[in-house]
Amino acid sequence: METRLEKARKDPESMKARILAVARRIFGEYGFHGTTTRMIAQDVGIDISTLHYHWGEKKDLYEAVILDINTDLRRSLIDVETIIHGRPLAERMAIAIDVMTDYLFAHPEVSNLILLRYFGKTRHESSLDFKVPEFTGDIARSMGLTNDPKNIPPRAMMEVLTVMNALHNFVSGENFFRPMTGLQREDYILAAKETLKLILIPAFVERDRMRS
Amino acid sequence: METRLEKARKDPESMKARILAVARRIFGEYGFHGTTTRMIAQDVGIDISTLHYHWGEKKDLYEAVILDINTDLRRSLIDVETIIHGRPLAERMAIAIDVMTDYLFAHPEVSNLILLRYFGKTRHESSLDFKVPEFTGDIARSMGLTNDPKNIPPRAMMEVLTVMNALHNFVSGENFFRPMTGLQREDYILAAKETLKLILIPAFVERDRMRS
DNA sequence: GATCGCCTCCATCATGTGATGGAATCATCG
DNA sequence: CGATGATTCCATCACATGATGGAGGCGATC
Repeated sequence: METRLEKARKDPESMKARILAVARRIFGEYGFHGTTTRMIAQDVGIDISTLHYHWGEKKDLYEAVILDINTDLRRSLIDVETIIHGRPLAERMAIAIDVMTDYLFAHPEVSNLILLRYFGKTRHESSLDFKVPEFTGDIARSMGLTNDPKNIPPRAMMEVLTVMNALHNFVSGENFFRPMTGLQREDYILAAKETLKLILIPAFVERDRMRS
Repeated sequence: METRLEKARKDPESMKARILAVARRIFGEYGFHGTTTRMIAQDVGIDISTLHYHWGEKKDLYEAVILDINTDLRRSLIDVETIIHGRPLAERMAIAIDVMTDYLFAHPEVSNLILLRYFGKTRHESSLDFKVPEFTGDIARSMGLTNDPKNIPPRAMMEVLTVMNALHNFVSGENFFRPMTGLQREDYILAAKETLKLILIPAFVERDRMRS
């Protein structure tokens, strides 16, 4: 049985899908408490009642958004993994950083929502089991940090988080960081990629060489 | 002429200072929109009117909090710089990471508020000139990335941001990341330090060696 | 065309929240 | 003591926001 979320994703012209797309953007910009249902409805061009008709409570819509971006992010990670499979570590990481950075800059609300979830509390607690642990497991295996993605050592988890968060930071912080640098958007993205590769790769490559 | 903020900091028992301290914590946890003036007043144990009497509008109190954590962070950075002055780069970075991580874990609202400011919009725009550029300038010089802290190359700025944000991420994301790892608080802090040193230092040290 | 069900909007409600006026309390000083 | 100013709290307001009921419209099916 397909969920409402899956159904909405199928037809991007449906009202449910249009609301979800706008909700992703607005929630991503302003966070849960900073977003009002009226802001979303107005951006879609509909009445608030219509929004409630399709998605119920604000919290339900928000959780649908979270599930939605998780699905997207997971798919992107899988795509990347098929690309980099079999290559040497330094190359794997460089490609992964390039591809994932491009993806996240094209969908900044993904990074926004993930980081806001990490760092900000919601007054009402959510019953969502966030899929981060699974992600980190996949990435840890992909980076050669573990062979058993179900049982990741804490240190490997911390290393994966450091890498992923470094990406999210540049994407989500663009509004703040880019004016500081005075760079145009394309140059900023390029600088982010190069900086990430410069800082993140050597430590892993060096350790990899030591072990073999 | 001393500002209201400076006066409040002098006497930590004054009502103004007590409100400010609580406001730091609550704003840090829930962000601007997620925090209500009633939450703060209740935690201090006073009426909302008393809060408004001392600090005026909610936004004014929030901006006072931002200025306050900036002052604190800046002072900590200066302290670190005097400690690490004159040592070789690898040692400088290791000490800086240790000391700053300890400081931030002792005052997590600093990291929380900084990251929420980076990544989340506020519906009302703030007229605060955030002091990030100056920070990055100081740190960039301290890391040997530039000689002129007033005019930092974009790449150096990005590198400093990567390092600082990596610290903030572990501190501010503790509620999310620590359950994932299953670590106790002290072990989590230790793992954060070691991971940060492991990943962040080699790239800079290697480049430093290449250049000399 | 009549009926039915789905969708949308207008009007409205209940509550949460920021903010204020004014009375009461307290400390200080002559 | 009495006066003055500073501080605190109670009662209340105005508005934003989440949410709902019900009327109207629109298309499909018979």
